[in-house]
Amino acid sequence: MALSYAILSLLTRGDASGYDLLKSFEGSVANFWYAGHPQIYKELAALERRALVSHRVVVQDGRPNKKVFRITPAGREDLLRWLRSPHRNERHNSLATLKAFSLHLLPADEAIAKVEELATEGRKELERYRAIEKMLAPLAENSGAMLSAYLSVLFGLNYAEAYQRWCAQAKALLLKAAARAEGRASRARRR
Amino acid sequence: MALSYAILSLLTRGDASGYDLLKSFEGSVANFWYAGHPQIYKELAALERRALVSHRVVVQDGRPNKKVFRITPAGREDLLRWLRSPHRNERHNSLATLKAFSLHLLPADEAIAKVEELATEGRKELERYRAIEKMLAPLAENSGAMLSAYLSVLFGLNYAEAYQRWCAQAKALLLKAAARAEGRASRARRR
DNA sequence: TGCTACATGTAAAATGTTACATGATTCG
DNA sequence: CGAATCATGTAACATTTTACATGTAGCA
Repeated sequence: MALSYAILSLLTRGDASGYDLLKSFEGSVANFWYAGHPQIYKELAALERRALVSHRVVVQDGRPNKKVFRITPAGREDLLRWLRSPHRNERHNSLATLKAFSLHLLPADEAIAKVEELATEGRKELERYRAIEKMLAPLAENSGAMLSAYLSVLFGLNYAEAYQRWCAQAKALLLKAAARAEGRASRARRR
Repeated sequence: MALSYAILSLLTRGDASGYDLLKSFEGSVANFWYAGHPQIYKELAALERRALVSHRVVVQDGRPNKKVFRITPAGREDLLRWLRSPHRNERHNSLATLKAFSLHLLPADEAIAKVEELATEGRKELERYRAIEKMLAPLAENSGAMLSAYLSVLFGLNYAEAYQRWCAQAKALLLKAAARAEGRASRARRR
């Protein structure tokens, strides 16, 4: 469902083969919608059955032939219908938060180390988004399609920043809890 | 996989039936990991096959009998092993961003209205998280399990705030682009 | 010679969602 | 009397992930 709209949206930017789409996913779409190649090829076949895309075979020499897909007018209509349809809230799954939800099972120092690990992983993500953002910012001024792509990157950037903030808050709270526990323990020792 | 850890984590807080777990999901876990009842019952059966949980039947009068599940020592070990395992970055899917990625296909005013719609939906989410956060903040000071739960809510809160920021940025950029386009159009008219 | 990029697919397994199915009790 | 809560499951479907499968060209 959603995947088909990711593919259709990419095809509004120009015709592409399954492989091209795969590379586009890796380069931009994967930031907010991941798909591997089996899914992309399968979805392209499904889209073609529904006449939302069509393809022609391009014969290349020295390289394998490729199927170049194009969005059909019906495909454009379908994409626009979805785009205009009212948006309802989604649920986002987060493994990091799922880990946080069990953090009380670890000794304080280990819990804090784990949060630092999460932060480190997230920082890489943040740097990546910052780099893409810088590259795209000037391009976004020119074309609508580029602006759309830029907005998507901005989204990832905002989320990566929020993740860093959360990691910092979590660390602070865990430190505070550890200090309280330490206080209790030393008072008990003195008795 | 991940779902099993959500269930095991809840069971470290006390024994529970599938129905209890379902309610816990709706009340807290669903904020970062959604599961409907068919998934929960299926996963409980799978966990029991792997001897990570066990159950006893509690006969109730006036109400249906229930199966109360308890985490086994093996279950605790499994949860801790996962918790301690190195964390690799996940990919987050976002329908909102997927819509943003196609926003150039809409006329400027409609694109802006769509972003406002996204913001409105997100604001509800934000308010919800704010309310839970306020409720949980004092409780988080007492127990480790509560602190873990609080951290998870903080995560949702940070993300909801980031979403609002993104909506605001997106709206500003779309307005700027519309103004530029309008400028070009009026210059063309004067010629 | 081995790795990467190009290029396309299928098969199987795991996960997740929606619909179907049942039945008692309590509250308005 | 109808709706919500308690309580458990199955079946069918859709989606996603991982592994299998193949083959050329260019580079180090």
